[in-house]
Amino acid sequence: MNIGEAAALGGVSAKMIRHYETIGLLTPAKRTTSGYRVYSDKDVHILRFIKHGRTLGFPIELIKDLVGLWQNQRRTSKRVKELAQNHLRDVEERLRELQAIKQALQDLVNHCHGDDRPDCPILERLATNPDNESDAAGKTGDSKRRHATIRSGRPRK
Amino acid sequence: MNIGEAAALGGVSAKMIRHYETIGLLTPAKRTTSGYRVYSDKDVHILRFIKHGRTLGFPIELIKDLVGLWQNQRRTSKRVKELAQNHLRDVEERLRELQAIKQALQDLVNHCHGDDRPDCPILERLATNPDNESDAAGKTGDSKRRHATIRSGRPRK
DNA sequence: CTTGACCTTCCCATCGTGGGAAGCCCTAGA
DNA sequence: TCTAGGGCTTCCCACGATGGGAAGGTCAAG
Repeated sequence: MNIGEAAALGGVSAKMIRHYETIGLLTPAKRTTSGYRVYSDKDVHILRFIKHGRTLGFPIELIKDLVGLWQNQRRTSKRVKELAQNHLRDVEERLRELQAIKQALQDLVNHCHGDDRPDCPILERLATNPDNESDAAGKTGDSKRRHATIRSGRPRK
Repeated sequence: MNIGEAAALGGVSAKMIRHYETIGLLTPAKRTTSGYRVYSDKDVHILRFIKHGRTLGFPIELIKDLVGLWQNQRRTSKRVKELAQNHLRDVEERLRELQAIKQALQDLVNHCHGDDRPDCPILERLATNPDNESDAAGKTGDSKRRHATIRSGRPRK
């Protein structure tokens, strides 16, 4: 089948399939003489695996590892569990951070009248509070987050 | 003062100050004859405001609005509260999504022995589950998330 | 006057995804 | 058989917020 069909069956976009190929998450697909990529049911299976991993928030690099383990009969479930647990810890940390933010925002919102006058505790606090210079997300201690941005979520469905 | 000092006092990097200027979050700073940017205490105040907003996860575009309202004496606190509430809802949605992911991951991890054998429920589920094709994060219904990625967090401190 | 710390601009990388252009390929219908 | 339109190819750009680093100008202390 062509890339479009594989994409539809795998639940990912054709664009992403090509991308996964270039970054080495997928091995380069066979091509027809005219250059079209050709996929099998097995490939679709892998795509679904990847999709599922993404849905659970695994970064591509981890998914690469997971796929490797999946296809390696000599793997140990210990190794797989480790990867999942590491990711889980990551998720939990982000949860803590977001929860701290949510709390702070709720406090702000609760203190604002929200009327037609200009007085606004929200702005006042944003302006004054040099804030707990420490960490809005609580004591993460070390927290050498390699590449974190605020906007986030999940892949669109 | 120069950009370095302003950055230190404002709690942001010099790099970011320049960036904020190019994207219009900050009005272009005055320059010395040699081209160095010059900042005042007022500018530092604004930087702290921005920093605080970022710490609370406000995206730059929203901070732009907040700064505008902050410096507009004819603002209404209602408007400010609206912005904060919108952001809060965003945060809450991401929290829900992350919590769903966390739950799913915990389930996976709990079912894996984590021993030296290759049998692994984690891999099996990732492989089979075409999964709740719907939405790992629960019924968001519409959910036209404009630009959401999985990896996330807060700005490093 | 030299040295080193600071400043300038410019480009690249991250992470995962989408958009779109330019151009080739393939097939169904006239 | 020709043609239209949809699918495919590659390539580049964008997002958001931030950091890294190069190449080069500036400034103040020694």
